[in-house]
Amino acid sequence: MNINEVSKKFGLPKDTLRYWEKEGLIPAIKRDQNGYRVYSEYDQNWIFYILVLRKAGMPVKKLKQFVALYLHEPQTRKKRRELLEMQRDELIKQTHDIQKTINYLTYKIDHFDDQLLTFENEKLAYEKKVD
Amino acid sequence: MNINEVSKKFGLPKDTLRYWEKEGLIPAIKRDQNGYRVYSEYDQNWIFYILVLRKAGMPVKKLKQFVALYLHEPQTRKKRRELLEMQRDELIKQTHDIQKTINYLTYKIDHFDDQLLTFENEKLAYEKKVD
DNA sequence: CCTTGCTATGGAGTTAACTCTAACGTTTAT
DNA sequence: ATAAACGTTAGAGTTAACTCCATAGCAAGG
Repeated sequence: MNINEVSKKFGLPKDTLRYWEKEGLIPAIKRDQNGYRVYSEYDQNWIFYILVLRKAGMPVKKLKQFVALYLHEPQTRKKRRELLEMQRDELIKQTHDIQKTINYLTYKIDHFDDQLLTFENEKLAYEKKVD
Repeated sequence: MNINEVSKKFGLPKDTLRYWEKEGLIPAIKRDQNGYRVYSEYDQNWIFYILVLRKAGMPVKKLKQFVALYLHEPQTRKKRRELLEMQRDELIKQTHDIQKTINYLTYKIDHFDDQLLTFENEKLAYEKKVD
């Protein structure tokens, strides 16, 4: 697959694909005799992985670190799986943070007609433990 | 309260408080005889509201629109509450998106030792319905 | 009274993550 | 065989959201 096909497959601008490669988010893509990029299945899986994490708000810098660790930590499969688990944990933490804001808004909505909306109460609604 | 006290109370740089005010995320703050900002309880509640939504990833532009609508839509309390509900809905959608990525990572982790990690399977894990 | 420290402003600088442009080679369609 | 369409690169430009800087007014301590 060439860059145009991959671009269409994932709905990603070609410039972004080249940018991600330059930044080391995806491996260096093989070239044909003209220097044109040829994306393998493996490359495409990797792009999907990066795309999904980027859509979830994971910054490029952090992904770069993960990828570098993943590639330069070839010791054990265990280590690599742990990296995925770390990434998942970060996302779980992120949903908890957003959940706190949802709780806060729910409090504001439920008490919208009350006159006694104090900062203290709103803060408590925000800090309310996420189950 | 002056800008320094508010800055400390919320752990926000003074420049950010001035920036948010300039952008219309918070109302124009009253000034004392020297032109120094004096933050009321109301102002501080507003700042907390903006802070919480910003931490949840809501962009400044979107918040600006919400605030403008909120202030220029003085007709009914109902309309205003609906704006809060819209904001909450956006956040809920956002957590669902992140949940999809968590599902995808969970799939990758659970099948880490399998050799047949195809793009199709990973994509299905990602698209899996969130309950 | 003078220095240190707080406030203000307008505007410049920074970082992240693209996105676009220019200059050039290749391939395809007419 | 030549124009249109696509690929390459290096590097400039853009947008968001701050963050910093220079300049200047007011103010409290020694």
